[in-house]
Amino acid sequence: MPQSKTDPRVQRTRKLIMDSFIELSGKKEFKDITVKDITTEAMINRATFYYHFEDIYDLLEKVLSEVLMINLDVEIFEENELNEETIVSMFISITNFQKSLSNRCYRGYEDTIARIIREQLEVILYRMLLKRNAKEEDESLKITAVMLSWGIYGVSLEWRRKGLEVPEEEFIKSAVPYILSGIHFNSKD
Amino acid sequence: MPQSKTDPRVQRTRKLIMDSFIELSGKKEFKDITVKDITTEAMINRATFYYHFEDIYDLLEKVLSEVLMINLDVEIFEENELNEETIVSMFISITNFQKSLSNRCYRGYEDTIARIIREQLEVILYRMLLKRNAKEEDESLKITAVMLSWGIYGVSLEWRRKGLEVPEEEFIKSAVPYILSGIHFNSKD
DNA sequence: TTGAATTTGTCGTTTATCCAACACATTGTA
DNA sequence: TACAATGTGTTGGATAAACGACAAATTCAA
Repeated sequence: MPQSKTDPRVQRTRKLIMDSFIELSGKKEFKDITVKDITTEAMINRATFYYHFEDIYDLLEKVLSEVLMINLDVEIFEENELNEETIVSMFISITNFQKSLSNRCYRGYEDTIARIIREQLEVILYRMLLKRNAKEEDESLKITAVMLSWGIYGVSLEWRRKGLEVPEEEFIKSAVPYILSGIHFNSKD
Repeated sequence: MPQSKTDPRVQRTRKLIMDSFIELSGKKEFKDITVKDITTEAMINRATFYYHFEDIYDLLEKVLSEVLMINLDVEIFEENELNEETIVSMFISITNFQKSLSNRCYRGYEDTIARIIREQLEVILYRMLLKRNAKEEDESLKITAVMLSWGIYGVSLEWRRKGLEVPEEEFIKSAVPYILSGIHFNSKD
């Protein structure tokens, strides 16, 4: 799904902006980063920024989505079934993503980040569910995906709240049976 | 002399092209590198290449000039006098440059490279001579610069011909007295 | 609070880059 | 040789990016 007929100028500029933002995020808090900072670092015109992003919050969303996508994408949902192994690996990707963010400074934007993670999860889970039972009516699978995404995300929050002590793998595994039984109930096989 | 009001798009594109060319030069012989190769690597349109360079030979010249400039420029002629120390350091820059090129594959273009080196040398030497005796008539200094540039370049060739065995420093030092006496003869002080 | 300074979004114009297409030259192969 | 494939250099029209300017919003010190 390469959607790769986007204008190369657009690809370049988007990358410049996003990379600069990520770079700056390592040095400053998000609230102290201005659009000017980003465009200066990226060596592009400030007006061009607004050609690609609504505002700095829009950029934040897209950058985080993309980074999270990179953590999650290829290995997992492209070829694999939705089973204990993939759920565990998905969960670990999420906690890794959260750990990588905690080095950076997004204080006050935890809810934004939470929404991004959950939305991405929902998309991925829905696709995996679709592959599992293509005959199923869509609505039911969508709702299942919503529920699962909230559930898995919630577990990751709980894991953080416990102080990151229990190994991720162990933590999520205790929830897997319930998750899978729900899916199987919903499934044909 | 930053001439830095060039369009940022131009700066970016030139850098992309030049860097890609340098990258490719490390893998292929110059004669096997096509414009398409370069623009593909640089992710720019082929037509854009011709907006900046006449052809691939023009690119070769500009890349080599720039790389050589980086080797020579700042430390030497910006602040310093033309004396034994600066001549030695200039000579070493040149031999270093030639050594760095010998890793790459420009077989059949040695004359182009020679011309580039000598031309750059001439420019730099002329500037240094100008600083030394600002009152002198220009033409005489220009000719001196031409002669010196050929001379120094010739010594670097000779040094290569001897198999790169004698230390550069020692090699050029034996020529320095003659060079400086010529300059002093020409100079007021 | 006031007012200066900075930041934000937007707009119109100009310029650089993209793209597809072209004729022509060069290379490679049967 | 011939003929296909590949590379070169150029063109015209479409589009993204640069730039300067602007009003409005926000930040911050007095």
